[in-house]
Amino acid sequence: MPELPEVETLKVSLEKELLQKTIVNVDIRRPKLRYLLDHDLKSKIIGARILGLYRRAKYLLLELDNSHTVVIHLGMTGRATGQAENYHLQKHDHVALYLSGARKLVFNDARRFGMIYCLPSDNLMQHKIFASSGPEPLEEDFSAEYLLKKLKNKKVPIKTALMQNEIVVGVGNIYASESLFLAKINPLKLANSLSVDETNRLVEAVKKVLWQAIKAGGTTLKDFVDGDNKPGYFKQKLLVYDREGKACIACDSGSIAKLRQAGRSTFYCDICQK
DNA sequence: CACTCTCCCTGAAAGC
DNA sequence: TGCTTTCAGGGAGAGT
Repeated sequence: MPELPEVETLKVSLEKELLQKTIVNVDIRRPKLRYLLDHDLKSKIIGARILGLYRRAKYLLLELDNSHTVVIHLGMTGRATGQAENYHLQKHDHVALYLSGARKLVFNDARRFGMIYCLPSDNLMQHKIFASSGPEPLEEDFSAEYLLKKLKNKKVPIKTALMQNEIVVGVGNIYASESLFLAKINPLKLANSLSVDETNRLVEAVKKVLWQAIKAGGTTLKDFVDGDNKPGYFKQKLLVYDREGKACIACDSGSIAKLRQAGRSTFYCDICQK
């Protein structure tokens, strides 16, 4: 389940594989992922060299030397791995980029929630998939001051607000629960009712959880592997997510509860999180 | 405008 | 054992 730390891990692991390589051919075995791929995707990227590798929110960006950027979102089950040239495509390998140096980048996605775009690099952040995105959680502009202001008119539960991309990008369902637990804030509490102190704690908790997950190479629940096909090691560090009915790690007396908010599972300890 | 719900998709796990 | 049902969730669009 790739969230921000997983995409960041992937980006770093793919740098050696991709930077300065030329895309010599493209194999599209299944053109419909979440959306139908651009009909001219091939012609836009064949022959181009990869100049830079970046991440924005949960999107991986491959900047090409022809003023286009390939934008990849892994959805729920997507993987992007570097393989040898003679690697035989397997089930759910939907797109392969053949690269100079006898390598290929293979995009595999069982559930096809992923997306691949090729967009003009100029004003990329003005494109609709990025235009209304909030700050990166690990950047300085995601601060308590910012968040307090942003939540002032939000009448939704804080858990729901944390997952809205216009407030902050890249905090998915797992890390939203984890962050609120660390900050000792009840996920049902309305976003506009957080105190200054709570907002401070929450911003710190989000940054801490994401940093730790990046350091561990991402969380692997079921599917995530990085560009070298290695799983992440953060799962054993999850404190509340997927621990319904188990003892709370912090207070020992309670057990982790599960509820549904805006169609998503939330895990929390109602003794620790007030 | 603010918010919630539904859909897309496959495979693992639970239920019968 | 084997079939059917449920659940997982990011983001877009429809619905309230």
